[in-house]
Amino acid sequence: MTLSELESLMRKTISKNFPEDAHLFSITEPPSHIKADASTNFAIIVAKKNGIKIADVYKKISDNLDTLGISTELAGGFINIYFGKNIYANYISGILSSSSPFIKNENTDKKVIIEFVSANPTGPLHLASAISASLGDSISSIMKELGYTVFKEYYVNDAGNQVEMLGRSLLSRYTNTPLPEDGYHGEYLIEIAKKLPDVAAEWAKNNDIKKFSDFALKEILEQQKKDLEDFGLTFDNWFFESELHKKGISDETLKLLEDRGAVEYRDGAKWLKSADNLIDKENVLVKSNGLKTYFLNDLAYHRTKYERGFNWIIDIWGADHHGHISRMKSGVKMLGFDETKFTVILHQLISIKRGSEILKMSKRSGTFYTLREMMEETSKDAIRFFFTMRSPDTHIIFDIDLAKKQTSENPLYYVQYAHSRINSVIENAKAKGFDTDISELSKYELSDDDRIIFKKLFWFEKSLNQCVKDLSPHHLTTYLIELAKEFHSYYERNRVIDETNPDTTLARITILKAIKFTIKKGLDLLGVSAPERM
RNA sequence: GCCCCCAUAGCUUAAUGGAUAAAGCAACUGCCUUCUAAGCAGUUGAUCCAGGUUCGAUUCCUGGUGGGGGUACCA
Repeated sequence: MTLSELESLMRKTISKNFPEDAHLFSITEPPSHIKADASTNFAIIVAKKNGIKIADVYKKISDNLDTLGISTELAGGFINIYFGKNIYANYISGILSSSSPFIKNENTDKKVIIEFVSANPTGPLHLASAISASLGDSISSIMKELGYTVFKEYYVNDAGNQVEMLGRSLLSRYTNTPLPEDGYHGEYLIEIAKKLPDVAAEWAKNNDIKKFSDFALKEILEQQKKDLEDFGLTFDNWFFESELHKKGISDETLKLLEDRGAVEYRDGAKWLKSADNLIDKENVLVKSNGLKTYFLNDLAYHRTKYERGFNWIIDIWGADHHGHISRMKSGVKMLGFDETKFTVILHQLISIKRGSEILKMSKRSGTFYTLREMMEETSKDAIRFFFTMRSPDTHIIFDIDLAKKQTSENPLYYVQYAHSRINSVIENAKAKGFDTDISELSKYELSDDDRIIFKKLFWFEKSLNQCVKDLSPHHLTTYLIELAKEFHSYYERNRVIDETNPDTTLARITILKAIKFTIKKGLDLLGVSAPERM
């Protein structure tokens, strides 16, 4: 029985005496100085609400939970809850025998599309893409773990001026002539120019920019895909902006808005009227020169997300795009969709720290740092762990020197070390003839140390729920560091292998297997490897 | 001007409105003849200011102060 299942069971039991208020019941993890397995503020809330005594509420709950073999005590209004050993034993055997113990039925009809990274296809992926990739992939994995249907999508802006400029820049590199003003200066185009086929001479002669654009796009996208793959991330779909135009979706969307009376004509341009309360100004859909804006195309793209049947639409954007949120929501609403089903996760911008120097990342100042360079200098694991350690609201400072250090100073290795240390103990036990496939706790008396570990394991699911609630994986990362700490501490005090006491040995191996399962599961969800040996 | 994010220990951060605010780094003190010392045990150390809501506020609200970002017929 998982935590959420137990919580539901307790709620159901309590509803016998509190039919009106049972929905207010929830359990929380007690602070570390409280020995209880769980606690609830139910008595405080219900007593206050109904003008009755806390002690009276407690009495009834206590009787209810007693029938489940759960004991309670009243502590200053809070109710501390103590589980019987069977609850933990049941949980442990559950997670060790199921590949997906945390799937919840009520989540399976949630069809989520999450769009992230979506970098311009005009150059290599860099730092901002790395954080987007880390956040998006981990959130997706966690949602899937809880039973959501999740579709990961990358939007490719392969249309517009920038693509033409990319083609012009490549042509310049090919013919070794000065780059156009506002051209792409990166050295990657020199490399791509070297790969151009012989026929490119023909293209150059005819000034066929499109050929160069197409070639550059193909090369860059391939590289981006490869970078992401090495970062442990694959998308379910790459959606090309050019498809919107080919299929007339942008035009159709404009027409739809006009039909709905949402478009205003002024100064030769077409403007989107603002939906009430969502935005205080109007935005251009079609410029006076007849070209569609990025906004219109993006709106058309988001329309497809609704029409493809997703009922939760999540985008991950950098904080520098926050101004775009209100007009997108407004536009979506003007199209007749439910804008509350559209959520944007904003992540703050990043600085990198090398030595004691903090470099602000920006294209303008030329402090580029590509995902590829970053992976070569540190590692996929280090980057993904770092970027999922903090809330997206935090202005992250990525300390390269710290990320590179393979020591205890880096919490990544602290967690991985716990995993491989457990593996080592299990291997040793196996070598000494213990059957490590057996999971057996029945002949074992739980000590205080054991209960601390069990408690931590049991609350794993809550941290996953919190990640989805806040749309941030950092709760999971924090949890893993805490669990690793509990394990290392437990390990020092509790010898596992004891050939004179096989019952204890097998029980402790079972406990270690449960810890290992949880760390592995958590690291998997973060896209970080869990080494068997270090 | 308007909009968004942030402010917690010397530093980087954590804390579904809950109990004695939690980690890592840095500093200091101990622990390897037993399962991995990439480890453990311990010491020092913090909620920007002023109000408000609440049984209870680091958390919510208002107003300050300080930092970052945004505010295109760019994408």
